[in-house]
Amino acid sequence: MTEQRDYRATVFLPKTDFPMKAGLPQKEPGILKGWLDQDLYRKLREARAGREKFILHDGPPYANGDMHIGHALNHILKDMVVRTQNLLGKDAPYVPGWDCHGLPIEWKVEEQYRKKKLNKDEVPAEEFRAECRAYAQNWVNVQREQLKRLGINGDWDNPYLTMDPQAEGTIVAELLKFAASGQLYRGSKPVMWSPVEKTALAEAEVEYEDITSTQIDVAFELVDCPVEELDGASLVIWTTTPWTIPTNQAIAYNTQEFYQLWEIEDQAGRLKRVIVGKALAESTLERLKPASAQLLRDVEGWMLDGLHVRHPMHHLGGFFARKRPVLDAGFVTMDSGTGLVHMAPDHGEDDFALCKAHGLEPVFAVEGDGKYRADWGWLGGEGSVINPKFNAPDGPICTALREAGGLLAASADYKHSYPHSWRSKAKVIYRCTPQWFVPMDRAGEGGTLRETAMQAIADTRFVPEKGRNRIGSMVEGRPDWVLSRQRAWGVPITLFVDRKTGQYLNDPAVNARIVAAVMAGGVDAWSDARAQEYLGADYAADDYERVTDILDVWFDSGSTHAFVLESGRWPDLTRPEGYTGPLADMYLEGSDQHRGWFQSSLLESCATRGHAPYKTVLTHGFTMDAKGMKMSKSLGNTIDPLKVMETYGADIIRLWALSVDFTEDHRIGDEILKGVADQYRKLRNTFRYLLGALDGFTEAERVDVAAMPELERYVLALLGQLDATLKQAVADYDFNTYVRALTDFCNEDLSAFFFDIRKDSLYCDAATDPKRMAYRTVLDTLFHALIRYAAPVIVFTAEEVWGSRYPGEGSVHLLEWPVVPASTVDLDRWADLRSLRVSVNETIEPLRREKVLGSGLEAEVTVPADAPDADLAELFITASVTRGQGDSVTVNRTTHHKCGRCWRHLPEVAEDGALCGRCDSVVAA
RNA sequence: GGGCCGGUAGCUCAGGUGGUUAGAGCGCACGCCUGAUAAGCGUGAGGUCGCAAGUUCAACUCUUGCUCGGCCCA
Repeated sequence: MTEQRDYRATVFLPKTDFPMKAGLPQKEPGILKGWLDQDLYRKLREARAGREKFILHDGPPYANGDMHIGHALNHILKDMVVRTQNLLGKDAPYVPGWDCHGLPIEWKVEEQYRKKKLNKDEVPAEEFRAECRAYAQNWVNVQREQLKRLGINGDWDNPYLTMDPQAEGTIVAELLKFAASGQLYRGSKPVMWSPVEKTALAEAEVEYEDITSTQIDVAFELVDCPVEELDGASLVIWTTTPWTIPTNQAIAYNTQEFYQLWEIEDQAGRLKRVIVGKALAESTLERLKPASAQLLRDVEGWMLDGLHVRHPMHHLGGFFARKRPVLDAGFVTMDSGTGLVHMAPDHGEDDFALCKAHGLEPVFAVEGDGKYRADWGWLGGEGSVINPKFNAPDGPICTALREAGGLLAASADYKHSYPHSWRSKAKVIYRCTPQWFVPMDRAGEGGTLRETAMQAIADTRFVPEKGRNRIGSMVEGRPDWVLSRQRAWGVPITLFVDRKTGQYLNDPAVNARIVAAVMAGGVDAWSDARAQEYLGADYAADDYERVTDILDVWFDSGSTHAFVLESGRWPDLTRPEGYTGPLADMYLEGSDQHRGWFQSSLLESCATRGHAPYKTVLTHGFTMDAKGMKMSKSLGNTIDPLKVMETYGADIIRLWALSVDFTEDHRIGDEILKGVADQYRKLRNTFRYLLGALDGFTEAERVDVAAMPELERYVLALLGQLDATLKQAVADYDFNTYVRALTDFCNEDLSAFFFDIRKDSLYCDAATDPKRMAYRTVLDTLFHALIRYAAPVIVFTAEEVWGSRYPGEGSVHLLEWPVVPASTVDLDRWADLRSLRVSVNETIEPLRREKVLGSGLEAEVTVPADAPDADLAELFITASVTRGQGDSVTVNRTTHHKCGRCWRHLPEVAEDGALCGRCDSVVAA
């Protein structure tokens, strides 16, 4: 046997410096710095100047706290949309923004005050707002760096902030449009109110604690009752807030329920007829403790219809002398109490709504400090209403009721959960206060706001489609928009209300002065000191009340389209002249924003412009933990995107976000991330192979498609299919299909098929061999297509790959969608070939296990006679393939010797280690 | 409690208008290769399609109930 020569040096192995191991956490920051240093975002804008616009308007995240997984997902999706649109050649700018006003920031600043033993109320409002502003700005800066790190490409140096004076001025201008068109009114509604802090509270500022209250049963005597048997009897109500009795205006019952008329004898021997719910009669009588009780008759709910009662304190006259209607209400149940509920529209949401529907308005008897106003007919100047003694069985309310004969029972022993202020820990109450509203159903030029909004919803594309139904049913049923908040950190409701008429001033000249002042000086410009300046010579400041409420922050964000897309401050976002219709192509947020930003923007734009501000609304679901449970700090199951970037890299989170079905809730966890990282490695290796195999490739090597072997033309046809699939996925915003199609192609069609088959040609054919040149031509085509497809997804890696092949030649992210050369082959025939290939592998496998052979190159294969005509040995990577008689596939070990260079077993090889004809000539040359 | 949405292999996802043994990739197991090498190739094992009724000749696909989970609201 001749000496075994090592032909390794004569084989053209892939050559590249591109490392297999990514080391993304270390590498990405450097790539990012490169982009920022060369101002890649600006370069892209210049490259796409004049092209068709695609404007995704960023929904502003709240400038409070670190980026979390929801922000990461949201911004990756936005980045994917923007990048794919840019890839398609459109001019798709991205201006990020932040929502800066609002309660949570106020809280944080107050918290800082408390630590310094300062009281918010003792600090001038302007100073307080300045601190809020600084606080928000700080978090804007933090989040901006975190989002940059995710690889989000945007105009980071020029974001929009809702606290920008120009934004504040625009918001004021938008509000005044509502005022000018009469789409504002001052009404009232019950809000959570803290008498201790003398302020309205948001739901989030309230916590529930168990307390013991006084419960009382009160008799309201029926008057002028047409049913003789009932006339003079009393409806019994039960309440745990005795202080609300002085503002009672009605009694609620349920017409579907059953009641009873009882005659009871009190301890003093007086007889009284009372009506209570049938199911609650027993428990009620236990409280009333009558000396005796006798059931007189059943009373069906409908029999109470249209009746009236009088207040126990009716002898006080005035408000108390009015008859109280008995009203049917579905919310009355037989769960507790008496089945009859006393209604004080000032102090309950149900009460307010029911009374309003029957023309009973709140009376505002309880003032901000919890005391009855001095002129109130009963208990004027007394309180506070949250004082237990005030409500006690021996307190002023119960005493008066008892003396009037209306108190049936009172005991300070009812334990229940009751709302308290989070800060003062004091009890809170519901209290009606004046608020500013936008009417949903006021007839305007183009119909009501609700109608306009419903039409706009019909005109909008929703991705996924189910979003239309979601926002539609909300808009259809929502109440009027409450715009006002009694807060400090926000945009003021810049209205002057005529003290005599109660009407707000609507003078264009005044409005213009206000807007100009806020544009210049921000929200601080709305002050008493400058009131006369705005009112000008025509009005006297003394005649007007300057509204001091601020706007619901949803109005701020609902107006961003005006500030960001219309102001001209971001030229990239300016539509060409003559453009009409929605200024944003897309709004993209989580599904919670159907009630939030999508809706506030819709209402704002419909009320001021008559249509939606967007053409398409894309929503995503929420990210759950590995088990599908919501993440929470208390459960300790949160995944921090910042940590994921530290351990896996931003490209891994991006690949994760674009792999899951974002239209629904989806999961993240260690196992999932590991899977994504595996997927990433496969992709990375595909590029690494392409780089290595294309080493030294030049234009001179390029071969025309027509001159290529059929395998090459087949792969180009597959690439064409992939291209179409990806384009459709982009049009559908179907990113998990996009990523899956891309990775499946790399794994199945390239790595396991094309690359494997052509390994022999690449390694062993002469550099000038037409087959090898054709292969490398296709590899080059694949490289240019795949790197572009991958660029919006794994943005850092794509840049690294591109830089490895074309160092110093600019960013991959400036490139446009590839043009894939047309190639038509008989795809059905190739499908047959590939399924035959599977059969061959299945047949080889048992022989491998029996150690008959190892490499497929040792296999001599017999295939059915009707197998498609092709170089089957090459396609199956076997020693030889012959056509047999039957329809089965059989395999034997080859008897041919193995070429020392290409390792193929061929008849011409004299002995193991000798050369085949091809290799002999290549080595000789 | 109400409205809306969802529950297909270990993981991520496919499965028009109901119709043969429910698919893919990854992972996993086993094997091959050792000239993409902390890579590449092959084969294989994994699913009572959340649960239970119902409609139907036939349901992952339709209906109802339940359950688990999510968003919004109360």
